[in-house]
Amino acid sequence: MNVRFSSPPLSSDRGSAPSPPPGQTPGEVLALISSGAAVTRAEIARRTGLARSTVSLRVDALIAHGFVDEDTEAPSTGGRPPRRLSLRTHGHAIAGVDIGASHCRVGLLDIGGALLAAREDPLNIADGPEAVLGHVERTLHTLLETADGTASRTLRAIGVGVPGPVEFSTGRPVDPPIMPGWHQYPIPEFFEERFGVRALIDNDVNVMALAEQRLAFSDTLHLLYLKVGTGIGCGIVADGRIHRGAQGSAGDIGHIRVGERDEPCRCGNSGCLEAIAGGAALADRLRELGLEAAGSLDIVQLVREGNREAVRMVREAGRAVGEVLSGLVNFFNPETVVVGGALAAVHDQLLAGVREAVYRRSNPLATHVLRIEPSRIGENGGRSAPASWRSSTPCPPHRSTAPS
Amino acid sequence: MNVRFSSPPLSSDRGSAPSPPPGQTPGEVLALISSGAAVTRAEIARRTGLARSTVSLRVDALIAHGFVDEDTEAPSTGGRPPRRLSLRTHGHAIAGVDIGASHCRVGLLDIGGALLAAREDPLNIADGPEAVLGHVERTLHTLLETADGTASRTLRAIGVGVPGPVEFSTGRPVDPPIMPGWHQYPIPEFFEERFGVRALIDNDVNVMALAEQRLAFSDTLHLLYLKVGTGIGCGIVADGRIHRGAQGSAGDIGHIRVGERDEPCRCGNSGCLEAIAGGAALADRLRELGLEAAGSLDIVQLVREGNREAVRMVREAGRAVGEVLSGLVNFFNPETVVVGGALAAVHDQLLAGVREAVYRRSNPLATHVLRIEPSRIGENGGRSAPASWRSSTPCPPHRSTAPS
DNA sequence: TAGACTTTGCCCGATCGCCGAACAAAGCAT
DNA sequence: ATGCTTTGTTCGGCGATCGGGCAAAGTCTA
Repeated sequence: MNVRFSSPPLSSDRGSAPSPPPGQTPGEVLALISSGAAVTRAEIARRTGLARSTVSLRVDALIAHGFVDEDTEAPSTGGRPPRRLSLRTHGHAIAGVDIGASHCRVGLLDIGGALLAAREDPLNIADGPEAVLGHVERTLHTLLETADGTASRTLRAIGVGVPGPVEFSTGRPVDPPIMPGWHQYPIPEFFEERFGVRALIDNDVNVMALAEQRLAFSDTLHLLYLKVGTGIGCGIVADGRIHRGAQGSAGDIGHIRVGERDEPCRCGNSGCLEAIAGGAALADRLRELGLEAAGSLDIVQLVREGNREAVRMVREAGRAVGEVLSGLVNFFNPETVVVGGALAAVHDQLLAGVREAVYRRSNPLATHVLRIEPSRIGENGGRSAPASWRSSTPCPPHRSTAPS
Repeated sequence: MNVRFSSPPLSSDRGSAPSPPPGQTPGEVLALISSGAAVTRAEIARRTGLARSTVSLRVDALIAHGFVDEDTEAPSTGGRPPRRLSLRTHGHAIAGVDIGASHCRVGLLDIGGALLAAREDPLNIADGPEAVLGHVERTLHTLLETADGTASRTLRAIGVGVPGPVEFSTGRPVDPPIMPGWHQYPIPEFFEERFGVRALIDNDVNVMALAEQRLAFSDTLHLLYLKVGTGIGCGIVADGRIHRGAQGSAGDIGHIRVGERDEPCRCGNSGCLEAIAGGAALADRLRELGLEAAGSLDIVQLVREGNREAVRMVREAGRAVGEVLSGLVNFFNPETVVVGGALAAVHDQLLAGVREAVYRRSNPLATHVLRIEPSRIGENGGRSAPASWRSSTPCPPHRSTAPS
């Protein structure tokens, strides 16, 4: 074979991902402004690699559409002083809905993610979609009509988190174990028909994971959100995006086998993480000891009171969670693990056990820079979802020509 | 608050990922032609959603650059007969290098992925990068000079798989446990200086995983490649792309704890999967029973001979692997699990154990459509890497104006 | 205090990739 | 033979971007 070496197509951009190389996606500019990462046109140009002229064009469009305001001038850095840009928080509103097994939180946010108004009600998800969503609809209308704010606001989008697997592309729950009657219910259409805006539905842990990653741990590309409450679940952010897996059931770690104990589980197997460390299981065992504990919140209460049995139990639950997590850390190699859910309210005790198990068993290379931290966003995570979705699902700005 | 509902920005493209919506990336056209998914211009236009004129432009550029040939006419489907396009397999060559702990395979492929020439040599990776890569360089030169083929071929790229973690963006190994002396060694530069073409380096399981996903399981977006040999590792394909994790150590599942046995492991812990089900551990235990077994290949031999102890042991190893895998299936929810590595040569026995454990313990929703299958590509996977990298890292075609 | 320099932002022409319509080519149907 | 269908090409236009030039508005220096 007569071989020639090709002319050098060598270049050093061994890019990590097939993401658009310099120009990035539309919405990128808005994300930079809203996150405060770049607040002047020149700064945006430097960060994105776009030409200054292009940035001006895009920013003008954002201003024309009312998404961005041009503020006063910023201090000069040696030349002409830049004009500062900021997200126009008034004028628009976004609804965030967090539906849990037994509660329902509805929030109204501005497009910066700040909570304008919120309401929480007890609610049984087993009452079915019509009842639950009807309640959400009424609550949302109430919030829209009664919330403070002199400026008129336009509802732009609705984000909903539900406690079960969701086929994200259609927004329909698929065989959700604790949501009887919701299988394949068209939640997006429900809201889109009634409010005329896009509605996005997702699993609650996915929502929380994304919210933590976008709003609190934005330096992190690979993150796990562990929810330790009545049950145990996990949201996965891989390369900055939610990993849902083939059937959308990824992150269902509650029934991974752990340790030697053969605790029977409602799933039919035994030794499941949830049966050993879930809030329901812990409450069961505390009751066997003669203590009053109906659910996760009672456990938190007992731990806060310093009850030794409860503390020991939570700590041991942490170790069980940590043992499973140590495997997942080896497998997935995240940068950050965020622990949330009802039991994270006592994260001193819970995380001690988790860290102990993870650092004992995981690959040192993987744990070297690993952070295991309590949720920074807390209960508002579910409602904050839209603010994080915003940056992943770009708004439709600057497409049409002239707005007004 | 005076609320107006915004005008309907409703549209039904609730896209799953922020991938370029219809037009796809450059290189897409080439991928369609080379995979045989679309072999005429009109077909490409229909598949990609591009305008027919655009397709023509791109195809012309590919032809001009010599990547594609225009064949004879295809039978008419009722109108003007289409002209069939095919990948120009001659003229170009790609090198695939699979470096293992104790062997080294070098292959020469055409850009369609067909093996033109190959050579395998025993080799100790602990001899260090200069010795090993020097050998690869000589082998590759030999192959380039002596291989058959009347047409002259231009070497376009080199792909290398190594048995340890690699920081993919720089192509440097990072703290590889079984590759002493390789830490931070600049492998890409070694090849790029000597052959003048781009060289990509990756972990061997990543390479195998991507090769299986692209070449054998192209209907699958989420895939795990389990390598069961002397050690145990895992390559992760999430959403069609390799997941490397924060430090590039994702997939290191050999030291996940499994079962009740406290087998000590070389990592310092005990009960690790590798210490229970790895080829080295199995060989140790077979020797304790008085059998001759130095490594994985001997185990395969014994199983093939029908040795009951070896069969029992491999099957049990499969169960241990399956127990870990069941957790990973719950967590990651893959569509396909491919089992490769030396022990996969007896996959009848190994997979029986794996499937048994997975189907017993994993979430039925996740296992419902899960496939657990032996490697389809086998030992050539490492060398086939370049063919799969090709479609993920687009070639630089049709940029300049006129080639020749 | 007056220029020189720096930085920012805008304007304008050029380019690039793509689309859509019109058109030519080449077979099939009646 | 005539029309229909399918394929592929040509051509004009559009939208996004780039890059240069230039005005604006500061700071720095003599």
